[in-house]
Amino acid sequence: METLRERKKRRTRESLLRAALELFTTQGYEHTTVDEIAEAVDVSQRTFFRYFAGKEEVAFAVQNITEAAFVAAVRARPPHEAPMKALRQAFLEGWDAIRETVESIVPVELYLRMYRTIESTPALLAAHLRRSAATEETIARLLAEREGVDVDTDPRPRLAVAVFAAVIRVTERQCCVREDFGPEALRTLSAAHLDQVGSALTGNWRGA
Amino acid sequence: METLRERKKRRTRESLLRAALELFTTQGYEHTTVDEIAEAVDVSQRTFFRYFAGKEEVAFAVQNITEAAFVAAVRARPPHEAPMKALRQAFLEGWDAIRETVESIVPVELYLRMYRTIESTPALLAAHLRRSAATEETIARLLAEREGVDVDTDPRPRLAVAVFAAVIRVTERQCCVREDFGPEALRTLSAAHLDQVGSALTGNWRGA
DNA sequence: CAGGCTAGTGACAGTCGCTGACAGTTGACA
DNA sequence: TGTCAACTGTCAGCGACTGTCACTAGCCTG
Repeated sequence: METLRERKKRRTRESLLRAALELFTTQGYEHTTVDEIAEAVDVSQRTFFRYFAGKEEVAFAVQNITEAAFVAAVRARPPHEAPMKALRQAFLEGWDAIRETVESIVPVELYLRMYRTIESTPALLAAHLRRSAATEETIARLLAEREGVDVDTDPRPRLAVAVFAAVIRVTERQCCVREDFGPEALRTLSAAHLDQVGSALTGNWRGA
Repeated sequence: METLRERKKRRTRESLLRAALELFTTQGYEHTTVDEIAEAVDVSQRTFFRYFAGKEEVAFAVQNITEAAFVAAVRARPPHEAPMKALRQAFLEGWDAIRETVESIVPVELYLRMYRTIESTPALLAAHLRRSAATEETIARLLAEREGVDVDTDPRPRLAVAVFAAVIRVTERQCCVREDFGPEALRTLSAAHLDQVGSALTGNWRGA
């Protein structure tokens, strides 16, 4: 059971979050001031900073959740599964669950719009990539543990995760550029790209 | 022939650059103010911003040069070479030339120290990853042109570059952590890691 | 070589992200 | 009901960055 205080807090936080995403996606991240966000929810600027460490953090609040969900999905894969297969399955099968989690906080449509804003705003893209790098590290350690190898001496965990993440990023970007950025497109495209990694690494591509 | 004005300008710029890197690497990026950098060279803060768009830009001034050199090295590879091989050779063989280029601006030792500072400063790491992403895009287009494929419909150029970049990044990070961060270590390690990508992607790793 | 032109600079004021300090208010709980 | 802790607003300040304006130093022409 939630106390009144907690309810109020949660409401303020979610209002700030939604207002921020709405402003970011409509008028751009850089052109949105923290004062504006606070004003839209009718709290002081200082209060905003009590809920979010900074302007950047609110932009990634939803991604935080999806990333955590993905890590959990990897952790839940059967331990006998081969590493790359586990990553692949966690991503493809976990997609719907992640989507539901997002929907409980903000409309998925707003989330997708925000994703595009991140891709097209240098400062946010930079932060996104750094955060991805941190997640990669987490998953690399997870895989290493699963497979019983040492993450600091055996490069394979980090290599595998780095390659997987690279493929996902390429896919995400392609989805962002196109108009048909739906859950299905991302799933089928990433499956296709994961299949093509092998052939992309060997030989030249002219002989079709 | 360089005019007096141009000489003065170049000297001011390089002084600012060296002073900035020196301060960043000794007392940290965050704890160094633009005022300090300007003061160290005895110019006004406003002048600093006339030479560098921001505090971040001066931190990556040297990386700018090395990245450009790498892109040029890839462009110079014989066109019949397979894509991944071209990347690999450009990186391994171009290393010495890049090193010389750096030395002409700042001591290599300072460059390496700065590299570590970048890796260990969140804001700089984020910027570094974003810049790397931009370079990846450049090289992907270059490879696509070489191979005569369309970069927007064929995912292989971006996939190959992304994988290559991921391997290099993993290697760089490992070199940063260790103490023996010399030119040799990076070269041999990246070669080894590039060889291991294949085996990292297939099967599980337990059966040694 | 005198005088004008312009690039480069410094000084100053202002915006925005962000933080610390302090005081007021509101919900929780005895 | 009164106390306490959590939450909030106000204010003052720092650092990154920008616009403006006046001034100086190098250059270029007559």
